[in-house]
Amino acid sequence: MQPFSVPEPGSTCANCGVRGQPVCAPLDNSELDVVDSFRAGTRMLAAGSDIFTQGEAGHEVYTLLNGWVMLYTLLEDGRRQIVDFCVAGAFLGFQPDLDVPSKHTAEALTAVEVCVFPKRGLLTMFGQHPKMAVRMACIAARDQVFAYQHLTSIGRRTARERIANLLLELFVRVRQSAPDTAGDSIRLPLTQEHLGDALGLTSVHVNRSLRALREDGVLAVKRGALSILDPDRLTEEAGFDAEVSIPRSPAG
Amino acid sequence: MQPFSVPEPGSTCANCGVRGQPVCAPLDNSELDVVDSFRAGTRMLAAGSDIFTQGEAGHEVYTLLNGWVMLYTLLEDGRRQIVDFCVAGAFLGFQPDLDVPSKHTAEALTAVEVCVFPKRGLLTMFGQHPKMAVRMACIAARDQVFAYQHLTSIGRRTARERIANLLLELFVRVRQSAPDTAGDSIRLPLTQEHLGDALGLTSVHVNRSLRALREDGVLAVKRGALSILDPDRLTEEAGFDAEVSIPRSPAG
DNA sequence: CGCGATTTTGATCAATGTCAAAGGTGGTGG
DNA sequence: CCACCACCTTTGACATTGATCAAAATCGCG
Repeated sequence: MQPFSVPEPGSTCANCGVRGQPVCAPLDNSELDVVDSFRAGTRMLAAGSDIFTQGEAGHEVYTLLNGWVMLYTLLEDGRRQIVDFCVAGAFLGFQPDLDVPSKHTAEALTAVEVCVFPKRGLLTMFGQHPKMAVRMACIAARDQVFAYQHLTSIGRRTARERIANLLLELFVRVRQSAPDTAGDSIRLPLTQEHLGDALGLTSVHVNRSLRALREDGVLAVKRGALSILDPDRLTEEAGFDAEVSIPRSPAG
Repeated sequence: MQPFSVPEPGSTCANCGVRGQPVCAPLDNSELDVVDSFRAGTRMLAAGSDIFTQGEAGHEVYTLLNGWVMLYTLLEDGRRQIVDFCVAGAFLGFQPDLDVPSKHTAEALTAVEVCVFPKRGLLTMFGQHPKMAVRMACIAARDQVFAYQHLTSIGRRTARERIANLLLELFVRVRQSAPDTAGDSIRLPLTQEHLGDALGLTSVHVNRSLRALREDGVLAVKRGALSILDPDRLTEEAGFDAEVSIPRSPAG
C-alpha cells in the first residue's frame, strides 16, 4: 500500500469520525468549511510505514482518524525510546518551525488513516480562527502532562508498576477514543519489545513481569489483546492518577 | 517572606526583563497595554515556597521573571519525580481546565519573581489576541519536545549519560535565558538529590557518577556552580541533540 | 563553635539487563 | 494442506547497574 491523499468526495469535516476531539473540534459547522478547504484530504498508510521521520522536516500535520501510531526517538547507537502511543483523535506533527527537523518518528503500528493538513498556512489559519489556536495550545498542554506522567512512571516506578500503569492508560485511552466499545478487553497491537521500549525495560523483563501480572490475576496480554482481570487491583498497582482530559468548553 | 502581588508602578510589559520569551512576546508595544492591564502584577517568593501545589486547582498562571523553579510530582508513598527545571522566561501553570487540580507542584529553588495572570479570562484574551494563542501553542509544543527528550534520557541512557545530558541542557538553557552571560560555568542551585529525583537515580549514585565525570575532566559541580571542563567531550557523552527553540516569526 | 543539611565513601543487595536457546504463531507459497 | 520462514514469546543462567544501608567528612550559617 503506497501513501496517497484523496479529497474523499463523500467525507467532510462535518461527518468526521473523530469530530469531537481534534484541533478543529471547537469550530461550529459553519466555520468548518474553512478547515474543509484547508485540509489536503485523508491518507491511508500500511502498518509499519512512517508518517513522518526523525531528522526530516515534514510539511504536514495530521489528525489520526483510526489505527495505532507510535512516536519514538532513536539514539545514535540504536537504542529506541517510544515516547507515546497514539489512537484516533490524536494530533501529530505539530511544531512551531517549518524547517526544523523532527526529533521523532511517527510510525503506523496498524493500518492507519490520517487527515492531512499542510503545515504552511497552519499558523495563519490559527490566527484567523483563534479557537483553533487555543485548542491547539490545550492539546499540547494535555500531551505535555501525559509526557510528565510517563516520565514519572519511568523514573520512579518499578517494572511491574510501569507496565500496569501503561496498560491501564492505554485501556482508558482506547475507551475514550471509541466510547461505543465495552467489555474488559481491547485490541493491543504492541509487541513486548514495544512495551519495553516505551517503559525503559528490555522485552525479556517485560515478558517476566507480564507473566507475574497474569499469574496474579491482574491482567493478561495475549494475541494482540489486553484483558483487564482485576480492575481495582490494577488501578492500585498502576498508582493510577485519574484522567487528563480537555473540557468541552475550555476555561475562561 | 510572604507571597504578595504588587502593581509595580514602575514596571510595565514594555520594559520586561524577559520581553522576548513569554507568551506575550509576539505582541507589539501598542498591543502590550492589554496584557499590562490583564496581568495581576509581579510577585516575589522565597526559596522553598510553592508557586502552585499538586492536587490544588490554581487560579493563576505565571511567567518566571528570574530565579529557578522545579516542577515535580509526588507519588503516594513519597517517591518524587522532578519533571522539569525552569529558569527566566518559562510559562508555568497553564492547563486548559480551570477547576482540575494540578498534577504537579511548582516549587521555588531560589528566591523567585513571577509575573502573575489570573487564569479566568486567559483564554478570552487569547481569543482576542490570536498571536498569543499561537505563541502559547508553540510554547506548549516546545515544552512537550523537552519532556520527550527527558523521557528518552531516563528511559534509555545510563546514569552517567543522563547526568551529562541534563547538566548540559541546563547550561544552555541558562545561557539562553540570560544571553549576556559568558564563561564556562553557571550557578546551579540544585542538590544531588534534586538531580537524582529528576533523573530517576538515587543521590548516592549521582554522587558517584559526578565524581567520575569530574575525575575524567568533563565537568565539575561544586558549591552551587556547574563548570563545563570539556565541552566537546560533554556534548558527546550527553548524546546531545541540538536545541529546540521557538523561532522569532513562526512558520507559515 | 555547633548544628542541620549535604556530600562522600564503603559494603552489600536487588532489580533489571545480557546472552542464548527453545517453543509458538501466523503468513506465504507450492 | 503442508512446509517453511520470519517474528514473537518464553525460559534459563549469569552479569551488571544502580539501590540500600550506614557512617564519616564537609559545608553553610548563625
